[in-house]
Amino acid sequence: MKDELIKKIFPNVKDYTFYEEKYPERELGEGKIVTRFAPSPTGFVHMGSLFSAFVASKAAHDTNGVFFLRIEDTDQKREVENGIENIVRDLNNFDIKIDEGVLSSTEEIGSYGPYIQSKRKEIYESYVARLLKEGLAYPCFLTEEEINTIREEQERNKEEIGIYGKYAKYRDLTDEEILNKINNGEKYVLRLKSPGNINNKVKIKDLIKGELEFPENNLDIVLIKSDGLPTYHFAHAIDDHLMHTTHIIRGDEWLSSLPIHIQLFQVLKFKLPKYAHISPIMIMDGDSKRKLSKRKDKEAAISYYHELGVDKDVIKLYLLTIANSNFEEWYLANPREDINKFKFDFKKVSPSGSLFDMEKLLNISKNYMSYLNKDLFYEKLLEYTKEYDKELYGLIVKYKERTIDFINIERERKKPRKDYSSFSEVRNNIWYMFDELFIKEDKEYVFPIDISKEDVNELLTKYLDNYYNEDDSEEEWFNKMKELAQEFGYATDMKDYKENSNKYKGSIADVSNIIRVVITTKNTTPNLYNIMKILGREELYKRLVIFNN
RNA sequence: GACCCGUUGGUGAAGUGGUUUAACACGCUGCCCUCUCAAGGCAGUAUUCAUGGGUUCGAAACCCAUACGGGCCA
Repeated sequence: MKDELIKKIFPNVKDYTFYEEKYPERELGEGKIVTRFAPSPTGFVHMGSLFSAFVASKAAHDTNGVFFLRIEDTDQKREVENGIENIVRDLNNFDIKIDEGVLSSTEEIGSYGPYIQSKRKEIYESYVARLLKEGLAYPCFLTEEEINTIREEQERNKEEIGIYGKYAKYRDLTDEEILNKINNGEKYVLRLKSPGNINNKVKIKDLIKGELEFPENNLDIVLIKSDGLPTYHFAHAIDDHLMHTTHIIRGDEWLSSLPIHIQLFQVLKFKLPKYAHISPIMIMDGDSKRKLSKRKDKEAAISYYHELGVDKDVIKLYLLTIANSNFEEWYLANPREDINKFKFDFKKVSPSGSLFDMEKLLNISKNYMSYLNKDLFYEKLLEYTKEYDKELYGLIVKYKERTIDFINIERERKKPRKDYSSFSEVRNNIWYMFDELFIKEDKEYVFPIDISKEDVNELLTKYLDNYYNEDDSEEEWFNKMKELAQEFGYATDMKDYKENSNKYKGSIADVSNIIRVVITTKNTTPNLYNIMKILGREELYKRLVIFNN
C-alpha cells in the first residue's frame, strides 16, 4: 500500500521506528525474567487471576527481574467502575509488588508506558501502518451480516470458520478501490493478511505444557477493530514486544490462539517471548469438574477468605502448593521460613488443572496459625474481630493479657497445638474465658458420668477449699487432682480403671472433666491446668456459684 | 462440529524405560500416649497408574486407537 493512502487512514501516524527507539531493550542482565499481569478492568481479582498474577510475580522476582501491571481495556463494553483501583488494591493486599505499570487510573511508573491499552492507540497504529505498507495487512469492509452469512455457509459445508482464502474478499483490493470505499464512508476493520497455511504445522515449546504442535494460522484475523482499538492478539504482540516481556504467563484458555500470536510476532519481525500456559484451578460441580468461576463459586472470591479469617499468607501458601509440586515438601522441611526463599520452577508446574481443595487450604491455615507467635496471633485476631466480631474485639482489648495467655497455651514449643484453621473459629473456643460472655451465654452442663448437682457441688467445693493452689506447678496440680479423685472414690490410674472399672465411680479423667464442665461448660478445652491458672481462684469460685444457681 | 491440552488412591501429587510389589502431603480408619481436646508416635487406606492394542528382555513412563474431562473457535 502506498504511503498516501496510509496517511489517509492514519493522518498523524509516526514511523514505528520511533517507538523502537523510545522503548529500548531493558538492561537487566543475564537470566532476569520480565513478566506481566494483564487483566481487563472488570472488577476484583479472584482466585484464578490471583494465581497467575502470583506465579508471574514470583517468577520475575525470584530472578530480580520485573513484574509489571498492564490494563487491557480494549473491550470497553466489559469495563467496570474503579476496575483498575480494585485490581491494584487486591495485588497490594497480597504483597504482590508492582515494579512497573499502572498504579491507579491516573498514575503509573516505569519507562515503557503508557500501560493502559486504550492510551496506546497511536502505537498500534504505527505498527499496523507498517504492515499495511508491507502488504501484510489490509482494510476489510465486510459487514457484520456478511460475516454471519459466511459463517453459516462455512458451518453448512463443514469448513473452517473465519475469514481466509476466498472468503477474504477485500484482501487484494487496489489502493484506488480502497480509497473509494473509504471516501464513501464505508466502515472497515484492519485485518492481517495471513501468510499461513493450515496444512503446515507450527511447533513451540511451552514452559509448562511442553512441546506443542498446531496447524499454522491461516485466518485474516482482525488487528484493529472498527472503533480504532486493537484486538487482544495484536495488542499482545505490540505491547509485549515494546515492553520487552520475556515470559508470557497466562491462563491456558489462550493456548488455542497461540498460532495467531506466533504468526504476529513473525510478521512483525519481533523476537518471540517464552510462553507458560497455566491450567485453571478446577472445582467439583456435581460429578464433573469445571473451571473455578468468579460468578458461581464463593471460594473464588478473595473476600470470602477475609470474612472467614483465613490469612492472606495462607492463600499464598496454598497457591504455591498447587503451583509447584515440590513446594509442599520444601515448606514441610522449612516450616517457619520465608516463602520468598523458595524458588519457583516452571518445570514443576503440573500441565493439568488442579482441583480446588478447601480442606487442604484449611489444613495449611491450621498449621500456619499454630506457628504464629502469641503476639502476632493476638494482633491478627484483633484485626479480624475488629471487622467481623465487635463484641469479641472489645473483650480481647479489655482482657489483653488474659487473651494472650490463653492463646499461648501449648503454643511456644516445637510442635504447637493446632486449634484453629481460621480466625472465625477462635470465638467458639475462647468465649468462656470472659465473664461477660460466660454469664450471658446459654449454658448447658453435660457431665461425662451420671452425677447429681449436689455431688458436683460437693466435689468442686472440696477441691477449691482443700486442694487447689494457684501457685502449684502442673505436676503438683495433677497430683492434687489425683488425691481428690481418690477421696471421692475415683480411679487415679487410667489403666487400672480400664481393667477394674466396676470398682470405681469413675476415673480421674471424669473428675477433671467434671471440673472442666463447671468452669467452662465445655467438655473439650485446652489444658485445664492453664485455664484455671489464667482465670484465677476468685473466678473459679464465681463459676461454681453460677453453676449452683 | 474443527482444533488443542489433559487423564497416577477420596484430594494435591512424585515419577520421564529396570533401586516402584508407586514417594510425600491432606483426608479417612484403627491403635498407643493421655485429665478432655489439640499435638505427638505407630499402622492401615491404589493387587496398580482411564481402556484396548503395540514397541521392548522389561512400561505408569515410548507409539497408536478409543473413552472421558477441560479449553477454545464458534
